[in-house]
Amino acid sequence: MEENLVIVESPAKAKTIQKFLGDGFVVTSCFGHIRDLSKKNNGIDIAKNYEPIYEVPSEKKKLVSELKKLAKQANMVWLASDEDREGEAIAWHLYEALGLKENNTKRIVFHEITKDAILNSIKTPRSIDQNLVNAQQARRILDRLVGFELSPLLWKKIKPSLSAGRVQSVAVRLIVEREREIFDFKSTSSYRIIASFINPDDSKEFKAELSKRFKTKKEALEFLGTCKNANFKISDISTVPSKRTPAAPFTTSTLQQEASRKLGFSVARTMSVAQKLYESGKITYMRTDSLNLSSLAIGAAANEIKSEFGDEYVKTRTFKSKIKGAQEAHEAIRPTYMNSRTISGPAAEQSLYELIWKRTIASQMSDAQIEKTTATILMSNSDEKFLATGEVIKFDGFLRVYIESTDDDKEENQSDFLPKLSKGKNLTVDSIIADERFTNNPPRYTEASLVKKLEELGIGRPSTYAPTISTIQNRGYVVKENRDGYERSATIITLKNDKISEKIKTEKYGYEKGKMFPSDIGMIVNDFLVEYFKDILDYNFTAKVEKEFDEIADGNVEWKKMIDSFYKPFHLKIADTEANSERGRAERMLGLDPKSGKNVYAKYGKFGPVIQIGEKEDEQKPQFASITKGMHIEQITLEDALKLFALPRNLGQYEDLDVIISVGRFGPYVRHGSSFYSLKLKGDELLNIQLNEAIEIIIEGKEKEKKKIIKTFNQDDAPQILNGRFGAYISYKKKNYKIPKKQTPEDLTFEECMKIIESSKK
DNA sequence: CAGTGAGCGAGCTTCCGCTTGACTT
Repeated sequence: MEENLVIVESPAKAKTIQKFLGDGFVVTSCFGHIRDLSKKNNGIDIAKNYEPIYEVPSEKKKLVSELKKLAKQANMVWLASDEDREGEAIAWHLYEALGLKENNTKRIVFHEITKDAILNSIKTPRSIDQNLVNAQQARRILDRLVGFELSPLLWKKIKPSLSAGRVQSVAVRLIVEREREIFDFKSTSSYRIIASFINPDDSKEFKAELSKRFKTKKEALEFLGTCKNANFKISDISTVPSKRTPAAPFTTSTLQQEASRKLGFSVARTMSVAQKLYESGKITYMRTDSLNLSSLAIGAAANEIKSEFGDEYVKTRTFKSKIKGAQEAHEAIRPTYMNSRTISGPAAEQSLYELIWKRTIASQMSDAQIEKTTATILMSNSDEKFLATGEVIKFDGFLRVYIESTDDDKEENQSDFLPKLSKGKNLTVDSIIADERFTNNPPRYTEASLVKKLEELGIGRPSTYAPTISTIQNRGYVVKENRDGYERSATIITLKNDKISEKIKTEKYGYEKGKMFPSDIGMIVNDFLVEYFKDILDYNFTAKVEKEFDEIADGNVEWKKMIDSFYKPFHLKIADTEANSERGRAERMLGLDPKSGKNVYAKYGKFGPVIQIGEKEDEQKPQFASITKGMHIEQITLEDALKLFALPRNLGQYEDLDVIISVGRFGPYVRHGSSFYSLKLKGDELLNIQLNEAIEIIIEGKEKEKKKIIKTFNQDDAPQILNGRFGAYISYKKKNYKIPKKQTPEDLTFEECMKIIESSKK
């Protein structure tokens, strides 16, 4: 008979804690929630005052019965789930589902997995906090009601299988609204003036920027004319010390952002690599919103910094979360052992680990001391002034280890090196350049910057950021895409050797990599929801209900009352919208078809976005053409729409077969004889593709096909061994079969293949 | 699966937040 059973949420945690507690304790894990609302009747008996109907999901049944058995054998059960709303609910569900009794159950909590913290928690047990559990039940039920009443409404009003929810719908809204901002954005340009001066003391060149910009070329030209006859003089030099402080250690959200910026990881990739590091004991838990480090960890970091960089680089700090609704049940994400600067293992794990190590260590290092110098340069014949700025790092501090990146690709600033300047000196001009600078549209979200925004709004939790990003892409509301840039021409005017010259340069802009674009269906669903459910789509909806959940947790509000006051008006609105709203759709009249004189529409058809020429009622049926990827109902022009009817288009011949471009169910493709190759082209790229480009794709496609085949057999109807997305597999009569791990695909015989096929049919 | 757009209807879809494997073509 074991004396003590401790249940935590994660198996990796259980392993560590087992070591701390030793004999007399069995530490096991429940793998998160063990019960959830039933799917039947939304899992809530509304007539019985919102009584939740909980059940153990089938995949958790075995686990729960094992836990039951263990609990029976123990004298005391210690419920050690996380100390936050969800953790408290997990403890309560365990209590209920395992049939535990008050006299042999204790609830314990700790914020860090250290021996002291665990032993201390065992000394100070408490009972389950029912108010906190109720706050979780309110959260769960509100989400279920919102999700399971809004989604079916979308199935009726827009199309089946769509979804809506408190978190995902707001995420989509952010992306849709940003896209419209960008569509409406009008770039303006102005002229920036940069002078290169020669310092008389040492003949060194340095740059200074005029403190204002000119709106027009005419003004810029006039100013350069003035400069021709001007004398320039340093009127003032000021030097101010400043400092930079390190960023706080990683939370889930900031780890996702930095891994995206520095390593190019998607948020899902970051989480799965971090999971591996966690499971192998190299980092602490990776789903956290806490900035705290255990005192043990801070001490270890200080030691590491001392030995690596010296005493003057140590400055330990504690950080306080500014995020609304942060629950801080864990530590920040940090290396388990501060003195392991690198680890062995796959490259992705190594680089993510190193990022975590640097960030954690830097957070306990000294500020960087910087000296900023600004020189003001006046003109003899104008009131305008130039400013030259320079920065010198006096002490590098944490910069030695880690610099946080930012999302916005800011203009390269001019503040770098300045020679030793003296006040009152006259300067010689080498050249003065006026270059036309354009304002840029607001940036589209990346996966990681969307997570950042959601976190700022208090929407979603560390465990759901990555799944939410996946959901909105899986539903087709949003696509992650790259876009080639566009070209524009900018004017550059140069004054050199008393001569003013002008040239035009073309520059690229608007290049996008891995950005979130809304789809037409994303826009339609969003517009429908915003029109009829403004309060739920409001960016502050979550913050508002979180306040109410806090009231429940504090015991000031009864949870069923809170749910009732939300649900009554919400459900009325659902019923009213179902009865009285128009179908959600997007339809635009683009103009007239010059050939037939009929109306041209862009709309969302049964199979996706289409262009329609003519009316449904016409004697001659309307013509349809699918809108290609990268074009929107909202934005497509009449000209581009009409081009779509040029498909399928025969580009010519290659190896005596026609090369035909068209768009099918799976997007644009090029057909060569009876072979199809999909094209990754968007919008007008597809409409303007040339024969030679298409041939390249055909050749590439044929190469890939060749590589795909690992082995074939010389018989009719024989299975083939092919290379697929997940490795080798057997293809036989249009069905696929998995090859057991112990067998080498290249060596399989015909008989062995048939055996695998037979055995998998059972 | 690559030329789909008649209309009907059965049965299905869906949320957020905790956790890991099992599994995919």
